[in-house]
Amino acid sequence: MHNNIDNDNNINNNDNIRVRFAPSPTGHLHIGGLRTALFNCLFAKKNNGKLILRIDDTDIARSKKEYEDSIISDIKWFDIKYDEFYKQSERKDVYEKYLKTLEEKGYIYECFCTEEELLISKELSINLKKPYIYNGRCLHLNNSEKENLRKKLADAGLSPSIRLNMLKLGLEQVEFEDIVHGRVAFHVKLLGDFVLKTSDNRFTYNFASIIDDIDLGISHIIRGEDHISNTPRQILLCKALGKSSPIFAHISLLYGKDGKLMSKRDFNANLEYYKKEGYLPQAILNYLAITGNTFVVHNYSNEIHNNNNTDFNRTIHPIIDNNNENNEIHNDENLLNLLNKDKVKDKEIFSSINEMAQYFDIKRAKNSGAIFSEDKLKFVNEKWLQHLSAETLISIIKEKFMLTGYIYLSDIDSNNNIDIDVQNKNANISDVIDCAEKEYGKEGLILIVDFLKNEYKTVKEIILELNNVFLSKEKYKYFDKEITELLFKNFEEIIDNGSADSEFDEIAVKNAIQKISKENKKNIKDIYKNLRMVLTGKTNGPSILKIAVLLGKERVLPKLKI
RNA sequence: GGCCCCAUAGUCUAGCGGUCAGGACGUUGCCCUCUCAAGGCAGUAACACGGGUUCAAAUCCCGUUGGGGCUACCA
Repeated sequence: MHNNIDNDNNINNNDNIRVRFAPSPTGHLHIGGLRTALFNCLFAKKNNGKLILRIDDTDIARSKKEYEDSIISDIKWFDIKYDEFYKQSERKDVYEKYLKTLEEKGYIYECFCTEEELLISKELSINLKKPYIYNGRCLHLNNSEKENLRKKLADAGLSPSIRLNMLKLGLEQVEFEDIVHGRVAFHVKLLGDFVLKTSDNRFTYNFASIIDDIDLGISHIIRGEDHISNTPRQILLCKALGKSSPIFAHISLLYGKDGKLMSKRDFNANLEYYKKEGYLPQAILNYLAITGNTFVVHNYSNEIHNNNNTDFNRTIHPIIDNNNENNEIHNDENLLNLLNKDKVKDKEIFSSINEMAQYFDIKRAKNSGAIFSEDKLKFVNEKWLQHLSAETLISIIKEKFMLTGYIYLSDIDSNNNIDIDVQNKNANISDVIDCAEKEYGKEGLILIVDFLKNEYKTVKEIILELNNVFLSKEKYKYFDKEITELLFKNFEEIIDNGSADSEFDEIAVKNAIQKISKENKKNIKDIYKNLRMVLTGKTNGPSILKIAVLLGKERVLPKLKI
């Protein structure tokens, strides 16, 4: 990766950091768009800047309010906060103003070409295997020709479109320093005079976008790599207006398993899918942040991270200049820095979005595309479930998932491998949570969720288990009548004993099982297996001892009674 | 076709001229265990190819191949 530019000064010393996320409401927010929003958000947080949300809705035909609302609600679902909000459809005056400036400077001209004419010349270029570039015909029209053509267009209810006169800028090449790609250059003559304002009086993306960026004081444009080829046009516009252009960072794109770009119609790209599967918003963001990107934590930094896992110890050998004997280290601090700087850690799992922002470095974004991996997402989600407290998890479920109204239970049938009779097949998440809270109380629910979150990888799995095991009144089949009867009898005894030291806890249940095994010459594994079968209807799952205790004697006994 | 971007294991990546090519996901085996996970341990697998430059190249340069993006009066 060659980030051969030094933007450090720009990034760190400029306290006017302003970035923007500018989706067009022509579809729902997809996973790639979310990643762009995230990178902007992290960059803003890291540099104490502002994040602006701008709805790029200049294309009236394709833009829909429905999509705009959906994008905004998704951004909120992910807790990405923005400081300012704009819609391009409400900023026509601004574009008009800048267009006028351009006109005064003589950088624009009217184009009377019709769509058909343009199409013909384009087809011609393709047939000749030459690049299509607008021929600039209308630049050389005289006044009477213009008036004739103007009338013709007016008859069709159109006005001339406005193009930027590239040659007038007198440049051969446009080049820019991209934070992630380094120097990128384009030939101006290959760009062609592009349209700023259409014949039906709309402003084009390439114009409106950069005008807004200038007008809103955007310092850094962080967007997808697919915009690289728009960049020279936008820079040219900046030059024509005599403004300096923002700093660009074109981040790599996300691809599906097939190597194809994650597109809006792709179900893999659809955020609904991940919500429905029960991935936490923070985990999705965490995953998105580490793919096609690396977080480096210097060893001497404070480790906020939770102690146990993620011991990514990686030692880079210090590069010591042996040739230079005089390369003295003058004080202890320098020595410490030299030694420590070479010890870095790749950090993957974060405990908060703010922590992610703390270590975020746009310069480390990779310049090549990445294939989306649901396996890794699941892994990240699992880690998040593990380190989130049960209370927090429950509140996230209530806040984020209950509203979605997903019905998981009806999925069971199609998932086949579980064949149990669930009480309420149409229950949705809020039904399950409400029901569980009623049944076990707040504290009881916390205990159960605390248990489940360490056993399962997604919210969906947790909800399913909560419903199928902890809420089901179903009496599941036993496979051994005798064992079942013994279990009933012995469990009943624990309870009836009534003394303080024989509560229905893990030890008591375990002892009871051991006793049954000893006294009745039963295989201990069979007893466990039978208990599991009776209580959950399944042959595998988390510790049945814990499940039994969490269920409580009053729910276990009826299930054991034949 | 043209322009631009990119190339380390199945996937995400570290690497900035001298490394046993490091880590993570996945996968395989073992341990743990009431089963499934989790966890612990171990294994698996990569510098696209060809030329240079250099004492020395994954790393720098050129070419080839491959992948991707853009190529609109869409954004």
